[in-house]
Amino acid sequence: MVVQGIACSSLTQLNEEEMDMRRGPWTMEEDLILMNYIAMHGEGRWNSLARCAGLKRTGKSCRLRWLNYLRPDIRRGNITPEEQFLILELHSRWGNRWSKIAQQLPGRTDNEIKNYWRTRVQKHAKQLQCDVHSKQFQDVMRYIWMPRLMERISVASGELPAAECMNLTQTDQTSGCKQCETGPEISGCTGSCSESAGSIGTTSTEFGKPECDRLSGSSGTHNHDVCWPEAAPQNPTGYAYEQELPELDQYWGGEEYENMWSMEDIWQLTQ
DNA sequence: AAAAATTACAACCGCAGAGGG
DNA sequence: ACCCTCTGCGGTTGTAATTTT
Repeated sequence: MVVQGIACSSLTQLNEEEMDMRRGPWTMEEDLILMNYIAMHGEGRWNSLARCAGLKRTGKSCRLRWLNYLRPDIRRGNITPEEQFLILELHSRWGNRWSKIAQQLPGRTDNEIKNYWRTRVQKHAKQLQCDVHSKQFQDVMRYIWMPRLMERISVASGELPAAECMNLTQTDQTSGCKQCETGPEISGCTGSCSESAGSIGTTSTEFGKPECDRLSGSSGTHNHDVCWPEAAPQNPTGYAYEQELPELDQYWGGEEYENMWSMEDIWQLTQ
């Protein structure tokens, strides 16, 4: 984590360099320089790193480029339904704490999650003509989108029904499994430790609360009772899950999803 | 085929907190 | 106690790519 001490530019040189700092998109050459430098000297002390590596970039810029793009453990590609579910759940709990949310999604950056939220979720709130933080929108997420996502997750895994996959903990809402020290990821319902599903559905958000306020009681196991999403009698949105909403064929970005909201729907929601 | 609109995402900015001198 | 630098975070912007008209 520490850049080894290297004789770098003098202060005067530094000031001169600051005058013509590069901005905008990074070139492949800059990326290579940054990667090589970090491979040799480690990351951290970004200002001096930028200087010593000979990059005409601010330390901030180098840090951002590394963390959001060049890091070897960055995960690329579409956000999976599992990840979407987690983002929704964690955001409902923590709000715009993007870095905190990102910590629960290995390989994803706070920037990526933030962008996802802004482009997808806020867009849908806009379609619903309600604020993303409104109770109405929260209910739609909680009682419609998230159950749908869970459905997709369980169908995709071809394993147990979603509800049985949701081994939840209500004891620790911020950390992962105390026993196996995993983070709160959606488990693949493998039968191994899956308390990691994490604090999903915990009391703080009251997500799924009516059905999930109880634990199995067998402390020390990952066997908390969960009865969601199949049973959601308190669904306040006015929709019946199976009848009134189209399938989420392409989860959030699905065509049908895009078309599923109308003024009538909104009216229904407000009732 | 071209223009306009929209989307997705990389990058920047400003602020706040921590730590050292 | 104060100042300065570094770091990290969340908000915002710019723009390339894609889709629609």
